[in-house]
Amino acid sequence: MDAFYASVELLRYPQLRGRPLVIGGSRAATATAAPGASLPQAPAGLRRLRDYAGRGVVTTATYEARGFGVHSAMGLMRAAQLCPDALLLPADFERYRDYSQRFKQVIARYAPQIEDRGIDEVYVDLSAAPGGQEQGGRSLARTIQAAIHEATGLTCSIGVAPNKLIAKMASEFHKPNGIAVVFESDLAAKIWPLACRKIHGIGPKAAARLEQLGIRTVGELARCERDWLQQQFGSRHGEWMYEAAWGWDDRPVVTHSEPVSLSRETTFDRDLHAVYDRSQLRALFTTLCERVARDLQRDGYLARTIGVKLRYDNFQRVTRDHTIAVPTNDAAIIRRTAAQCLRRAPLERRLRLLGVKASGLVPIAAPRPAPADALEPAELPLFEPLSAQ
DNA sequence: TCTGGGGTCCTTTTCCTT
DNA sequence: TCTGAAGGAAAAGGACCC
Repeated sequence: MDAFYASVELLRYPQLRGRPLVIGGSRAATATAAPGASLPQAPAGLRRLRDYAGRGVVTTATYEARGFGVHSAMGLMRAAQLCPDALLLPADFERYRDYSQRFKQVIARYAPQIEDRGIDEVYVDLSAAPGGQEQGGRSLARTIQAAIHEATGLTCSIGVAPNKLIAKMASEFHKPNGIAVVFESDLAAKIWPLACRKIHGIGPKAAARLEQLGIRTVGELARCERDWLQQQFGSRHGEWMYEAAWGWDDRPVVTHSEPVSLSRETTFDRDLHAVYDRSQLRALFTTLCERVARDLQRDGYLARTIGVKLRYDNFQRVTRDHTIAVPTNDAAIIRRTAAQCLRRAPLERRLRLLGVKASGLVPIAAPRPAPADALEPAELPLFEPLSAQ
């Protein structure tokens, strides 16, 4: 199978190129125009990072801002220290979602087998796409890239390779707006010199552990004995690392998947205490439960398991789950069950985050149209109390 | 100076039943 | 009635990703 990985540069603002720009999380959305900012084409509501006070993290940053050490997931207050003159642009996820849809629709015109990987990324099975084999996939990649730009104005980086693992890595080679084709025979030259962290699935923890063991590059990882890696990282993880280093990956492009869980969580503006801020917490908790219920109803699922997540002021996290006999999407039942979970969690410390989660999702069967004679209006119980169901 | 929100998957621990 | 082993399900936590 030849795979193709496309990631669109959703969060780029050509009119701001050359300026340090930080795009912040939802909490940055109260921006006001910065005094002295000379940005005739800039979106309204821009201000300097130094004028920002509050919680939130950097969603993304331009290369100019990165030059100051600012990067994704960094706290905005920390970013403000490093680069106080950077402009802060509130994130607009509604708009990104709209562009995301358009980007995926364009690809679907050329390749029917698409795996959704979030708001700005997809995998495509090239073997199922007409013309996908020409020039090792480069020609189709070029066509799709141009079509995306025409339809959305966005640039897009594409990696083409024998499998998803390598395609993902290849897509990073010529960012932004690049195309990279990697063949199996390119492994040693193009993949092995990369840092292990570039493998999708090796995060900060695994990378640090590898570094401790003196393994920095994918090539060094490939030279390790499989058994030894399994001893160090466990049989499954070690095996996977070994295979990844050799560019082995037989995962198919998955075009459809059911959600496993659905959750809502919120970080408070200030840390709250279960006793002293009881009424505020209670209201937030109810809202979260109602939002989970609404999400379940909107997406057509019932949940078998309800859980809560707490993050304390010291950033420690705990979760508590409870599985119920009858799956539900009812806000009151979700709240009651989540409250039960909450009672089992330590509540002495102040809280910075509260979340409610529904898992063990069961799709609601599509209602079958009832036969005409079953719809005798006179026999339908009107105003049946909901609790009687 | 602290570190969002929404997910997935995996491992380990705990609990229940036989 | 108690004890221990075994196995499965549920719960809890960790790592990772976008």
